[in-house]
Amino acid sequence: MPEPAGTSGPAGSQQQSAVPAVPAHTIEAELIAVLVAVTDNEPRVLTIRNGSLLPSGPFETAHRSLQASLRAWVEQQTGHPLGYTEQLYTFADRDRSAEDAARRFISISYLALTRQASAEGNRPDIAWRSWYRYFPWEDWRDGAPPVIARVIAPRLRAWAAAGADPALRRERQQRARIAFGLNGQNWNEELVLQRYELLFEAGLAPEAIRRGDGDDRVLPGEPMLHDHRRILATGIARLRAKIKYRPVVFELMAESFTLLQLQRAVEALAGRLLHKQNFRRLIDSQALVEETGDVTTETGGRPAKLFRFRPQVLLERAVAGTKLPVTRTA
Amino acid sequence: MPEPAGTSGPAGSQQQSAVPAVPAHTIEAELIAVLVAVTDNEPRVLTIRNGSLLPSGPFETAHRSLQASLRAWVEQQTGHPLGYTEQLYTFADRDRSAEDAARRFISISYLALTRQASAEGNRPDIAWRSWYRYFPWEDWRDGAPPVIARVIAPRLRAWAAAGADPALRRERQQRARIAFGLNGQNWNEELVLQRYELLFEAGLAPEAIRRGDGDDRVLPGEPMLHDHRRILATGIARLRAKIKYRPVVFELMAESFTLLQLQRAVEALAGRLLHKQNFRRLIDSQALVEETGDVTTETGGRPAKLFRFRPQVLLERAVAGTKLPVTRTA
DNA sequence: AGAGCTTATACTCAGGATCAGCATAATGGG
DNA sequence: CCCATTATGCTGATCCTGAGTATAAGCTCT
Repeated sequence: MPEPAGTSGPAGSQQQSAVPAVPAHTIEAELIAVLVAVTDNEPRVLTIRNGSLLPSGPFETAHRSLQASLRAWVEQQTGHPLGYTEQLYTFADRDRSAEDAARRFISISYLALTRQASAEGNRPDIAWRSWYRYFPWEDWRDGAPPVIARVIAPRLRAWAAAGADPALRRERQQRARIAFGLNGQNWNEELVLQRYELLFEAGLAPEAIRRGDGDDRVLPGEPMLHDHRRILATGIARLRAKIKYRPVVFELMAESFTLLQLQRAVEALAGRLLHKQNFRRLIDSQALVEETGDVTTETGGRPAKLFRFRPQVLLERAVAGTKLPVTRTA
Repeated sequence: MPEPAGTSGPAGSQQQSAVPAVPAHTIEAELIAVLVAVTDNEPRVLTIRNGSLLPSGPFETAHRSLQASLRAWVEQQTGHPLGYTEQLYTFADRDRSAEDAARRFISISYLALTRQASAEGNRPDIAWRSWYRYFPWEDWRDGAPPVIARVIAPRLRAWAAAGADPALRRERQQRARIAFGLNGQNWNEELVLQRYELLFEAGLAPEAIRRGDGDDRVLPGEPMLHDHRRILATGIARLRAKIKYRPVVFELMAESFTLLQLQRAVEALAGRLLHKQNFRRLIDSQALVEETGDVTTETGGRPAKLFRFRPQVLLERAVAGTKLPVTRTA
């Protein structure tokens, strides 16, 4: 391992200027967007290249910030105004396939939410796809996906049993049990990334199979190029966690909506069904929405009241779940 | 603002190869570490250059990943083994001071936890400092810090009143009220970054005052160079949020500890006092620790049992706070 | 028009978690 | 041996959550 040049560097020169004279290596930076919308009760993600890649673009030094660069680029590429955006993760070990070792990429990934999900006509290779196409085992809205019991569970068990020593075998079993809710363990919808990485590690993801491995016992679920499916998993996990403590669902809703539509959107994201009455109680106990006064009859049965998001809540409180037993009296 | 060159790039060339021919600009990347330890019931952060900078180093392309690069660099610099690490944020709008506009930095910041906090002798400019030196208003362990009522609140009120229009004035008031718990609003210890950015925006942070502004009505609380104080605030906020749902405190504890020592560590991080009995109930209801069998008399009164962390919990469950009203029956 | 479907919305009740204080145990020091 | 100090156990009130029942109000079909 080469000595990192200059880190213990010339203290004298560093003392001079305010900016440390970091002899940084030059690299290339790209931005990758996980752009999410919900249409027809399906969580969708914007893809390019026939669904095999997430949209990505160069980091423009002309822009003031990364966010600005991302925003400009996505809007210009897709015609979509970007709503809420949030940084996901910065990867540098991007291209594990060893080719291109000399060129060094840094990939800065973002999660972005938007209201519209109509495919733009000018780029035929741009498409909104349900994210469950890539992760079919993540959709529990119709009960446990059969692929888990039929394919995933037995293969993970085999993988665990193939561990070199008892400790490793037990550890693999545990991880599989927790990630996929095996053996009566509860399903935890937030563990999207852990599940994907477990499948990857167990060699069940096509991305993990190198040329020459030759067995095609891969799972249902479309792969993506590079590590874009991993980035997508990161975005889904983040969003599933976030909807629980920040009112971000509304970024995905139309201006006005019924409570059931709101519930269906959350269910689409979380991949599981919610208890209707308790969901409503939760929503109005937090005073997140207000009635518009209108009703819609398009929902089928009794007309449903229409609601809109109260943007004031963003100012009224900073919803953060305190779980520490703080002393109130002191 | 100049048109971002290349964003509308040659769609044709992109169509050809699997890897988008990203016309990426070459930039320099550095890693910045918020390295945290708790000693003497004080949360401490590793600083260099007389406390004015967080440790930072170049991203080494020789390393496999960012984490590996960070780890190698910090350990080599400080002699500390890095415990738990987690990526914080990637900044590109780092040097707002407009100098050096041609050189472009990307700063990837990390939060890292470690057990030891003894200053290493070989680098005299390296020091562990209580983070409350930089954010005195964040320490509520002895009640509300006087600086809030005496200095911060009136100045923020003045800043709010100076807004151009009524809407802006009300918005500023709201933000100040929430961030600092004014007007009977509860204190929320997680809003570290919002508070710092509010003070920054209101011109109360020395970092925000440009040469020539000339007024020195700055707050107590040491500044740092560049935006390192902002990065530190990000790290503190992340850690304060994390201790509530992941057992990361133990990364900061000695091998064995008493329950009160554990509580004091959490209190140091959270900046507020906890209810002793409820804290204990919380800890053992989660089965996070187990008795070592020993006791210590060094704590003063009745000897306290010593505990150790049960690392199995990391495997047993993936503690994630479900807050959605899911249907259990379906 | 009314039966029967669908969806919307109100109310209730039990169990569990949390808040907060009180009581008791076991040390060391004057 | 009393007292200060810390550790630890216990209890009652309150709030939150899970889950079910009941009722309202539209539609379509006969």
